[in-house]
Amino acid sequence: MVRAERAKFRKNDPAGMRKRVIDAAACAFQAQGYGATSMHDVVRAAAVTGGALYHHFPTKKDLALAVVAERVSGEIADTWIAAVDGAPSGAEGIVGVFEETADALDRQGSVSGCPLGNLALELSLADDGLRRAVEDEYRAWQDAIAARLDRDERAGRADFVAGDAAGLAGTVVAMFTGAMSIAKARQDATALRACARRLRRMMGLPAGSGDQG
Amino acid sequence: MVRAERAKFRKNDPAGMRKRVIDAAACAFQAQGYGATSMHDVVRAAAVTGGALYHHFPTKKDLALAVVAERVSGEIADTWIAAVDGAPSGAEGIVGVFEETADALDRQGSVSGCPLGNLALELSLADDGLRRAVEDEYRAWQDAIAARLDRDERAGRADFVAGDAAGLAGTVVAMFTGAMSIAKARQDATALRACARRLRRMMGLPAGSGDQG
Amino acid sequence: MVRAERAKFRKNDPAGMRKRVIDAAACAFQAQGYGATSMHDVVRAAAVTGGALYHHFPTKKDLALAVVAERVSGEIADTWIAAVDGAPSGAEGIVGVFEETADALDRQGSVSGCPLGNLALELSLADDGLRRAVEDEYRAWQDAIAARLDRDERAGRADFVAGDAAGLAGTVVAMFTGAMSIAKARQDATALRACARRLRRMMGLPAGSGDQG
Amino acid sequence: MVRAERAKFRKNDPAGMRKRVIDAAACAFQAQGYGATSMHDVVRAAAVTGGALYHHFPTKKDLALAVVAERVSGEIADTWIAAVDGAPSGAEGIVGVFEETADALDRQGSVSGCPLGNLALELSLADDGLRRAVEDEYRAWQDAIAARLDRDERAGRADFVAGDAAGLAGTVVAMFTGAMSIAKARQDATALRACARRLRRMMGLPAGSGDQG
DNA sequence: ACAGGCGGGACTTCCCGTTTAT
DNA sequence: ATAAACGGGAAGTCCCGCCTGT
Repeated sequence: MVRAERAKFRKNDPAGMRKRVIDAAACAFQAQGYGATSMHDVVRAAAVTGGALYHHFPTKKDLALAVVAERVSGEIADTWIAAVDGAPSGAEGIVGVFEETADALDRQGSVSGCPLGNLALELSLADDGLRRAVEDEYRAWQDAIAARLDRDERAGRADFVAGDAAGLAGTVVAMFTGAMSIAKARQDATALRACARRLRRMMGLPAGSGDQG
Repeated sequence: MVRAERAKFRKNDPAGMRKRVIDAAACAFQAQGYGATSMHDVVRAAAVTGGALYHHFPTKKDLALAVVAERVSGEIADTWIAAVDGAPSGAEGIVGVFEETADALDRQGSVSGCPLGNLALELSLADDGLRRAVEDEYRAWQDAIAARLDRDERAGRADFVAGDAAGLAGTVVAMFTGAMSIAKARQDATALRACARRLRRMMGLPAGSGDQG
Repeated sequence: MVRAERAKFRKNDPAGMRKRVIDAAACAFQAQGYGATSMHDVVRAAAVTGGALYHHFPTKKDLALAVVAERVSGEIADTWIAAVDGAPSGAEGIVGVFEETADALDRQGSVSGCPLGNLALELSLADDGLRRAVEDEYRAWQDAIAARLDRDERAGRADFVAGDAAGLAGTVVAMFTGAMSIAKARQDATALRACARRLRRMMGLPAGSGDQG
Repeated sequence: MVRAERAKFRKNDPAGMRKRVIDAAACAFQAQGYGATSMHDVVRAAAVTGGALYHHFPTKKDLALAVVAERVSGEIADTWIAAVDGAPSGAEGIVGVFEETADALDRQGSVSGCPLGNLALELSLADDGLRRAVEDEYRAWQDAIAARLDRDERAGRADFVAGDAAGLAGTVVAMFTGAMSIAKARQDATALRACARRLRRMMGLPAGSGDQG
């Protein structure tokens, strides 16, 4: 039997295994979509066995929930919330993310879209629990932006908010989500740059380096 | 033989059959997504046989291409291009679509998203030919809006365009796509209304009826 | 409609069409096997339409019968019966076919087998009518060889026949069929050459040019 | 759910399951041919489920490879190699197999052909890996016969070999393969008996009991 | 904790035969 | 006679969830 030999290399490392699986799944969902990713794909990519995967995530839905809550959430925090909070102003932070994302897309050649946006459409249909998980991420994202804009406005540095920080934050999130979707379909970053240009104008920032006039 | 009896009532109506199939497929793609819709689902919904479906659309990809080119294209033309061209100004047309869409969503209770946006993310991954078809629709959509905005600007009635009709049109398309995605995830139309409010302000229109202050 | 234009190029040439179809079918059966060849393959290879094919050969079986009776039959006549009858002696004719076939296989690189043998195994299972058609070809093939051997023996030039011309002819046919099958599996002609060597010895012919000792 | 109830009686017996599948597949391939046997046929005949079959043999080709390597190989070993090695002389062993096979065919009425020969023609076309597997079986078969003939010749009891044990063995294999093919097409064993008669004469054995003069 | 055999089903593809329509 | 639409079905593949065994 080969089993006995293989069993020797078994490690009891639940946390590491869980992370490996979630990383592999997040990557596959991003690259191929949720529906097009099979559990077997995850098994291969994470180098785990079917039994082990089943132990941690009994169903595909459980895996998706973990990916949304543990990975996508973190990516939004790193990319958006940190950037917006760390920038001199909310406006500069917002425009900065658009422009840096556009630069990154140009550098890496291919566009695979916004992690949350990619899953949003597919998961919203699949199951109400998944839909709710996606909804929570959108809310947290929007709330973080709105909070910063509100602070800026109260400090007298963001008249353009006009008392509607939540609405402006929602608009920014919608623009980013949509622009990433278009960027993925067109495989270029022009939609993101167009949004950045209009946001600069809308929020009273000077024109960016790459923009004309 | 059962065949002979049923076959008696057969009529050759390729155009009608093609339309039935495309309608059923467009509806199913919208409701469940492309990947989650099986060919058998289409067979049932369109009340055709597998053989007939295969005759007209040998692969699922062929069917998706037809849906994008013949149905989604038309929906965008009806919803957006007609509205924007028919409105007193491009700005009013744009905001009008956002608001009317939001009203429609509130009325019907459930949100199934933007037909093009729903397919965009899934089809972009599936195949390059499909991605290109989606890209073409986005381009046509954006071009129609940009053309109207450009006309308005030349006529001196749209200073806010600031010489960047294409960029503004792209931003509008991104906002709509993203807002519909969020609306689907949250199952409400607040994202659309927020976008409408910000667009009114951005394009110098008076505040809408449903808005505060 | 495109139909009207295409209809112009229609030719009424039943005989030519029938031949084109049989040629294409024989070729496809030889290359891929009977079961693995679809009617659509024949349609494409013969450049006819489905309707036209159905008109001449209502079922696949009808097509197979025509291929066996009109094409395979002719190939055996050309290759074997003509060679055996035209040679100075039956023995030389028989060995000649083995050696020439082996040379031909070496020249063309790939071995696609004996036309009749290829079909024999598949068609014998498919249908009794087809089996009978194959049987008739085998009988005609064997009878032609037996007749020649019998003539040689009566003329005192073929003692090795020993009054069993039919049995020897059957053995020769079996050897050729089997050697071609092995040649196809091994993609080389050594089995044919081995048979030729043993037949030379068995029928009292001098060793061939390519043989040692 | 019905699943839970049925699953209770499950036993993990991979080896037994594998054997059941291979047996059923070998039988079906023999009776109907490789191409005409569907995976569903195997599922039914082996009384396994589609999932279990897929687990052990992901593709039909994998199943065919296993059948050739594990079953056909064994049948040849039992029928030929054991008989030839166990007989007083190689010549008697060879003729014995032909005659016993002919008797067996007469007894059972229908002829389904040589297991290897049946698969050889079909599998050689389907895939190069399969062709190679068939080739290996032919080689092993021929080598076993050649080894015995060579031993006999060295012992001075087989002058007819004339230093060409491999060639004679190849001829015997070709004769058997071809004779079985013809037997299948004609549904009688005369071709096998004819070969046996000629082999007796060729290898210096006395005429068999059923032969005239 | 982990390994993987297994159950049952449904996926897309595509075949072959036939009828309708020209 | 020819072309195309259509009917019904089954092909091979492979998925997801479970459950036994280490």
